[in-house]
Amino acid sequence: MPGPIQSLERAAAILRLLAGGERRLGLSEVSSTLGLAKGTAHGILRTLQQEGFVEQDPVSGKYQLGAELLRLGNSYLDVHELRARALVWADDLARAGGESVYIGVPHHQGVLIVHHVFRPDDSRQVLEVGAMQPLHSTALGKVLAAYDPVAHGEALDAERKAFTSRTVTERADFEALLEITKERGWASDIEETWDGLASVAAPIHGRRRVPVGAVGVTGAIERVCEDGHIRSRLVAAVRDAARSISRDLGAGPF
Amino acid sequence: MPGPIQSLERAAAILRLLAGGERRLGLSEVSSTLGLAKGTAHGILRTLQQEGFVEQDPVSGKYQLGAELLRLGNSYLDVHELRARALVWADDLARAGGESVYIGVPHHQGVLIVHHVFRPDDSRQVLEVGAMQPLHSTALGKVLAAYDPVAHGEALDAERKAFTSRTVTERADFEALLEITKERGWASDIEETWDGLASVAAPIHGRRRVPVGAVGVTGAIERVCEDGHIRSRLVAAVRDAARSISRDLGAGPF
DNA sequence: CCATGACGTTCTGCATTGCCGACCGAGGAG
DNA sequence: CTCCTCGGTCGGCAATGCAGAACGTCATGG
Repeated sequence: MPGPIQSLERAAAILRLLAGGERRLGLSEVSSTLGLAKGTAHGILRTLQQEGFVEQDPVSGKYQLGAELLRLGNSYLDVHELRARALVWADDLARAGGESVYIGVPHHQGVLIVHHVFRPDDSRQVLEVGAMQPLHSTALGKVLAAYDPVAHGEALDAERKAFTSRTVTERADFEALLEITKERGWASDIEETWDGLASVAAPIHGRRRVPVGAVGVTGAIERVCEDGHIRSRLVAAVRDAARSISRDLGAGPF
Repeated sequence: MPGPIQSLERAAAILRLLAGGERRLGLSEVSSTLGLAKGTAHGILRTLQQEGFVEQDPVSGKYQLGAELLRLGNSYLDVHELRARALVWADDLARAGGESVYIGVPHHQGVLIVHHVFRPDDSRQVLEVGAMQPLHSTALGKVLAAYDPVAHGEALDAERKAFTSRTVTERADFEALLEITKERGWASDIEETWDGLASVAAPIHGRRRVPVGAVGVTGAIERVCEDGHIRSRLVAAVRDAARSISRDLGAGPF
């Protein structure tokens, strides 16, 4: 494979840097962090700004991400086949289960949420489409780590941070967990990522049965669990939804 | 201003092209549309793919936008000050008015929706964050066109497409409309963009009173209107919310 | 069944392009 | 007032990425 384009790689690095830092970043911070000459970084930033990918605060001169990224990210969702097919099933699942529904795809050593249906009551909830979840502690992540070879390797190699006292961090324990997940066909997360929250997820398969994503339900542990286990009704609902979406995507029934 | 970086401009053009076309695009389509040599377009696409900005369908070889854009677009929202400050006010407005609330900023001859609160009932609604609305026919757009100098010029110069029979397309009529908007401090859209839907919007000002966005409410004409006019209760609620957000952003009270 | 075209991809030499480091003016802190 | 740091600019050099042709592959159709 011939060489990638240097300026593009650098531009992408700058965008990621801006996305990572919570606050706005100055030109010098950018150039020193990435080891670029100031002039070089400035040229890239100026072009990105012209294209709407970054914006500059007029008073401080500092840079942040631009609106065009939001527009393009939205367009990505429009083309996304998995999401399109899953819309109606996710809605039904939220209604039937009475809890929030998430659909995620593997991305960059994590799970990228591409769809989110609010719990069907009128409580305040923030939309999490575009957010990332860890592979090793969430139900969506574990399902993907169990079925997707790439995510599998990433989850094993990465550092498994303990978010709560129940997070599984040991490699052997985690591998066993993935084994179980694969055997029974679904994964759970009972207060392994957030205190008080539990979730269930099942894999979505595309054509030729490659895993393309996962669908899951998340809610307060009191509602989702019973005797320390996920309510079986919910597990069945999630697995049904996953199967339906997979069928829509053209996965064989075998 | 020294020259912008060619490869970045081209990459941005490719991304926009991919965002525009509904379906996936082949390499040849991309290169011929933009007048690039195939090899050149391929190099850019390969790099963009490596960085996660585009994805390639393994079977057809065609390209589409990538997941990284969704992640970055989401990060944009995190940093967005207007949106952060507006969250709670938008929620209150939706509750008080009983209708969907939208917050938009001027972008690329249109309004980019940066926040959207669903109507507080459990009907099916699709999230429209990241979507674009026209400047000349929507309440949000007219407010921005009236207050923001850049949007003003864009709205006057652009072609004003008639979406319904009530859309204002004549330049003189439109200018008069903006005049009224500026005088009374809010704009409406009664079936000028979508049949059966009406909306009201008011401007949000930042420091030094520059207009930075607009907040509006949209709903079925039967609920939002009365005797062919927007219900005054709703107008007051929207203007109150806009004032509150502006105050949060540091706009002077003068 | 082979010719044909279209496609995505690779290669290579050339010169355009964008990189670098030094240089400016402005603002802020001491 | 001076010094330091900031964002921004400039110009020369060569590395970089570009253009165009060539390749392998697939689907098509004669």
